Amino acid sequence: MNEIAINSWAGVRAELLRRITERIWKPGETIPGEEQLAREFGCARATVNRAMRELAEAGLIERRRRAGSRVRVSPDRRAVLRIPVIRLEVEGRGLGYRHRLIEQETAMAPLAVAARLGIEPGSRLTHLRAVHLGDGRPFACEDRWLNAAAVPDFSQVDFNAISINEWLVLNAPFTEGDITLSAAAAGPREAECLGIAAGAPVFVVERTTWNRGEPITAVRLTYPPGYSMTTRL
Amino acid sequence: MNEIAINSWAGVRAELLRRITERIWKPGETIPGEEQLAREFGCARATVNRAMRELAEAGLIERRRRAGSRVRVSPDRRAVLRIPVIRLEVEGRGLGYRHRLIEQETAMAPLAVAARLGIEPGSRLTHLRAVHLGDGRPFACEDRWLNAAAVPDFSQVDFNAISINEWLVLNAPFTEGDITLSAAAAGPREAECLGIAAGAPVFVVERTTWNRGEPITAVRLTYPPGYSMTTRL
DNA sequence: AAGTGGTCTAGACCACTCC
DNA sequence: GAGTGGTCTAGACCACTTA
Repeated sequence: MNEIAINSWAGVRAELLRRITERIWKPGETIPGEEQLAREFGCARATVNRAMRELAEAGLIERRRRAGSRVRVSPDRRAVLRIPVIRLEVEGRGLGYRHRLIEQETAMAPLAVAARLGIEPGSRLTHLRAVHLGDGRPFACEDRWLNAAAVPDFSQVDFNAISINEWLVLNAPFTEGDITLSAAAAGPREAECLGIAAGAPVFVVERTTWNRGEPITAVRLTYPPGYSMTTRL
Repeated sequence: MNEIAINSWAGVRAELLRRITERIWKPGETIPGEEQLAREFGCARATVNRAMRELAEAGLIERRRRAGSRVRVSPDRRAVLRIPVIRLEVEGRGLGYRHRLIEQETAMAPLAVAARLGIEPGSRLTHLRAVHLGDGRPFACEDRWLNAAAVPDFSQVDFNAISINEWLVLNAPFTEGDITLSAAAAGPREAECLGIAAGAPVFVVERTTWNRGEPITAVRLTYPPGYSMTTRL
């Protein structure tokens, strides 16, 4: 048996979820307090707290001290996106992984990149371009600006042996980051890199990371038509 | 002062995170057990447990009974996407919201839609098409297949007054769902709906939802060039 | 001022796995 | 079998917010 006891936190969560989805507690309504629910379910308040905290994190209820917990009017659900290393993403699809470094140079950061990283326009950064291959076919195109000064041992690495993507994940930790998803028309270099027609629709993932406020890297990953990211809601 | 005490769960998490990002505990290494850390930080084991559970949810460590906790070799970080009602998404950008129903009919579900929902090919569903406007300009194009039988009161609703999107959020709860993000070339109908050229790159969000196994709806939302989703990492 | 959620504790038992 | 994390409890105090 893999039954979930009703007085376990998962059981309480399931029952609260049922009351919300079946409109026993309607959107906007206040739901009973933790203490009252603990009495009802015959469990400790901490158990109810754990269940309600998870529902709040999932966007289903709103909690405020003194005011109590309410069913959210607009659920505003949250989905968790997993951001793997590209090699694992490729291998996870059953493809053999390879990558190829196209270009490595030191250059002035474009305005948009400087703005994203929050650095002086005109700063010199390392610029890298590479393509990730799945079974020999282009899987993603990588265009990266890197603050090499913030990454020790960087100059000694051979990015033909390990991908920049993976090396940085292992060697350039970050404390803050943001990620933007969008669609765009493939630029000429991206099109060439991916082996598609210029102007074809590509899926774009832009990631920017800092380590305790110090800018690390800004990367644009471009995926050819047919690529998609899926997650549970 | 908004200091976080080191023996609070947030303080413990911050300190563990520091040891991971500064490579004091290297990728792949086993880190001390909860009991030992509790002694070190002078707090209860439950407090350490809460901190480590959050790090595990963020993808930074792996936990296994008996084997202990390890720093993940490939962080595999997770980002949380918020999925708001489109009206709120539009208004959140400071635009005035309107929507327009383009088409409503009963028709046989296309094969792809039937497959996504897990229903018999050829089943008859309600098909709706609408456009969401921000300050009068197309913001998103909605193409939805709906299992009207699963949604009571559906036939009495005037979707010129409230958008399908919002009405369903309020009236058609679901227990499971998935969401797929991709880029595509605008089809002729989408292009017309969004007022862009056919073939232009569009950002596509496809959502499918069930309520305790019963299919509810499959929707394809298409956003014109320039749209993006952003989140913290 | 008072009531709610947020957190912490010390202890306990259980479930899972690795040895 | 033994050691780790997973969960639960009963109680306590605190922080925040709103009445």
